[in-house]
Amino acid sequence: MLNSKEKILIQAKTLFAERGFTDVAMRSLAKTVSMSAAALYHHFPDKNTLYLETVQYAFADKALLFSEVWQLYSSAEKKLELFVSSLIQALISDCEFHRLIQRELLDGNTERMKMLAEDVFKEQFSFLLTLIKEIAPEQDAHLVAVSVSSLCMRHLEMQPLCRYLPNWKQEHEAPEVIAKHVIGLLLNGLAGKGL
Amino acid sequence: MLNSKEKILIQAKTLFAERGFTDVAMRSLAKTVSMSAAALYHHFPDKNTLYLETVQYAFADKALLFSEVWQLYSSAEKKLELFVSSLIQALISDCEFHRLIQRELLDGNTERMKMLAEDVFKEQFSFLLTLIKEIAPEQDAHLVAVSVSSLCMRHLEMQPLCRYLPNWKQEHEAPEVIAKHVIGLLLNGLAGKGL
DNA sequence: GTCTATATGGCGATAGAC
DNA sequence: GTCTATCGCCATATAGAC
Repeated sequence: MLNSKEKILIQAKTLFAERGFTDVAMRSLAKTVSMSAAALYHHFPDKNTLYLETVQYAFADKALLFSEVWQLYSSAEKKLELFVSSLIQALISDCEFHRLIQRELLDGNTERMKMLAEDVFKEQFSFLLTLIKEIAPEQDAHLVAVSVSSLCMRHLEMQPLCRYLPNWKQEHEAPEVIAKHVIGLLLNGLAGKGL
Repeated sequence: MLNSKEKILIQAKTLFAERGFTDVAMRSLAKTVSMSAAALYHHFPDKNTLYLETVQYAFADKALLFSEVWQLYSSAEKKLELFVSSLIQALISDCEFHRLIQRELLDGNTERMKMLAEDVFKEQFSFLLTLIKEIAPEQDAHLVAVSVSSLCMRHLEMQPLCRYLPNWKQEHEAPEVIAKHVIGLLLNGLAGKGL
């Protein structure tokens, strides 16, 4: 069974991801864990600290994601392909995590960017870099790595808008379709060497 | 000289872009235009309407951006290249506009997505589609168009984070460097056919 | 650890004078 | 069209009993 603090963090993750810091009232969070607002202050000194701990909690298990991708005995291209589809899948299956990242990027707080970079993304980003250097040694790997994540994340984030843009099809929202498109673009560009 | 309503919209754009809907108080907005909060209610019935009009005001002049790109007498590849660098430049020179888009995407309100798609993006998106169909007729143009904008926007949005990620260089924040990387990726992928 | 009650302050919005 | 004053509400946070 979960203790109170964990129960609070789980619900806080849901609420903060959905509505953002200011639009979550301590009262309403308290209600979702069947407590009074005052009780929350036994576990966290103030709302700001609660938010920070929630972000860290939400990101805690992400640092080791994709470890099986890096250990794969396969070509670099295959690994990149698996990374892309794994990332897309991870963002979909934990969309609260995805939304928290979006909010953090929008906020852009220097301290938290540093924390996020070093505690959450650094290691995986490094693996991605080595992969890219192997596939395309003449490219700037950092820029490419940013492009990879940008493509995966934004295709998902733009879905609510894309439905009202020309040439939209239902299938554009299928994870495999997005993954296939992204990997095709990365490996071949628009060159049309067949994807 | 500007009338009161325009003055309000200009400041509202700045504040809403920076802090978001909830974190802008009518009182503080009023202060930036040297009025009382009550006076704002002469021009707008409520805060929500003020926000909506602010978004529409901020997006009003964007529907015709890039018209010179589409009219360019040049190859489709050159046009795409110019579109990418123009988009990046536009996002940088009106970063309040950029932040408002980010906020709207995060919010994802259906009504406003529809409005944004039809009133702001639709036309330019269509031009981009025809361009892509010309360059790569065998690709799904919609997905490619989304990738183009995703790359331009997210490279800028991730800058505060990227500073703390491995292999970062100052030059990665230069608009021309980003534009060159994006266009190279689009036209050649990682194939390294020289960019 | 959790409760009820409350202090304190900021919020959106309105009333009514000028 | 703009002001001052204010209403009613909800926010974070605390006090003190159990």
